[in-house]
Amino acid sequence: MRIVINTLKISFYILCMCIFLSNYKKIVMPNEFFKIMLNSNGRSSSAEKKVDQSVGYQEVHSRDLRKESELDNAKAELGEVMEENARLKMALNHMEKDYHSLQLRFFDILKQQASKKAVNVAGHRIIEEPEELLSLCLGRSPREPKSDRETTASSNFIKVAQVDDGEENLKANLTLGLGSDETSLEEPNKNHAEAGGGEASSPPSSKTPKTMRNEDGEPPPQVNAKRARVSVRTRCDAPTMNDGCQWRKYGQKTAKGNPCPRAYYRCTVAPACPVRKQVQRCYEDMSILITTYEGTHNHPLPLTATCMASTTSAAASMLLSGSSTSHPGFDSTATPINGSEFRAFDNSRTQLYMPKSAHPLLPTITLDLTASTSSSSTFTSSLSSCSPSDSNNLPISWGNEYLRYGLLLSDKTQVGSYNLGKAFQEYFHQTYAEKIHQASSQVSLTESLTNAITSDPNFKSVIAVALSSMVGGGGDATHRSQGEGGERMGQQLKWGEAAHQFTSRK
DNA sequence: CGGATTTGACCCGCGC
DNA sequence: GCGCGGGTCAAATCCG
Repeated sequence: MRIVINTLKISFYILCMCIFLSNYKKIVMPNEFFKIMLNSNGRSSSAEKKVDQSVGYQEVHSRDLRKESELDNAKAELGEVMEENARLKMALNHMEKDYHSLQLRFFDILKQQASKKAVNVAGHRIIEEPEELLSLCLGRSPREPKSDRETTASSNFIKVAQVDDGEENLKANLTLGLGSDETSLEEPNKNHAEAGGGEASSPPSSKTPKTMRNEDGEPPPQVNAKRARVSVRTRCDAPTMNDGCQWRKYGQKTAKGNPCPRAYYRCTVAPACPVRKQVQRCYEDMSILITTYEGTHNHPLPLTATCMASTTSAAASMLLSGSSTSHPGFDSTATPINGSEFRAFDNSRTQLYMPKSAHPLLPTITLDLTASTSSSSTFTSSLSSCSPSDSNNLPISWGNEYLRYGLLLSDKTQVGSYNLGKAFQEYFHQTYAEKIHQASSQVSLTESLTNAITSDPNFKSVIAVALSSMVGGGGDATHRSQGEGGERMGQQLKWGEAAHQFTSRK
């Protein structure tokens, strides 16, 4: 397990470096070449013409020869650059393949572990847990056979759902989105809207909309089923965060405890898209915007939206796969994570919290993009100030080499047996924490190297931007085929921009 | 004029 | 059972 994770991480960084280098060359070298060409072909300028007329034939001839040799040199240089580009591309492709295979193996192992633990826990939990799982396939939604669903679903509700979703949904088997890809890891009861063919992965909220209720007015089964919500905290002056999607506001409420109104948005990219988001400003720090996403997009997303979707997808997956390893009897709602293990490798830069959930039913994970300074003090204050109700939170520190964002985990148990906090702690202890601990005891070359690289905040931000683009766009074959060259190119340009920013800051 | 936003009313789950 | 609060609806309004 550790080896796989280590290899994954190293591959990640190498991949980043390769992409960075290749894009940098692509962008910089043509410009240099262009300058050289301008210099060598500048004979047409009037000033130079005058000079040419005033010198003898020999001089002109020798100058032409010089320029030709310069041109040859430039051409040769260009050829070299192109060769190197090709080599880097090949290396990149190779890395990408390796990365994907490792990623697959990694998730296989995660799945296996989850299933092992599920076997060991109480029977009722075995039934419950799968519903909460999300896959990490970043938007791909392999659907369960329809028949499986129909056996568990209320027939009335299925009818309604099929009417609501329409044929569009029947066709779409792949989605890009927030990654609440429940079906890939079995969610038999949960979303009956999906039963119609795999779309609209979830009713947008725990409360079933009127249209989703059966004729008796009874909520469909599993209406209270827990789904992950991903909350993103960003510093943003605009009323909403530009996440690349199109949203339509459908409501606004002033929530208790926060005078700032909470706005409700629906995704309008596709008519039947179930994704909703809530946007609210932080009470204490108005510059912080809290955006909470819920649901899975049932349509291809633009590249920019894919970035956010991928990020939130990963977060949600982390949250929900962690839940599968939870232990009964641990109430995470009011109990801070026992941080002793984490403190063993505490570098006091990033902290994990277990706030009470903003939502009574849905586990929520919060990506805190405001903690850019990685300062534990600012992170703590921003959290406590923004969550007045979270008086029970205690910080847990962990190494931030492995985590770009501060992670806030919020979970509310339904019946008391659900224990996400412990699970989350275990999950990260198994994956990241142990590695950090290892690194401190057996400082390997690769660890030192990656730590050295990632300790640069500029580099990290560049990598974060680029990775989110890459993973978001590259993880989905459908999207790739739809996006085609244009988006691919855009991605590369983004890479180039990010890389350029990085180098220019240096 | 059509789409987006606003806003008061309504629904529903939860706690007491 | 009742009140509270979060979430949603839908008519009114705004805006390009």
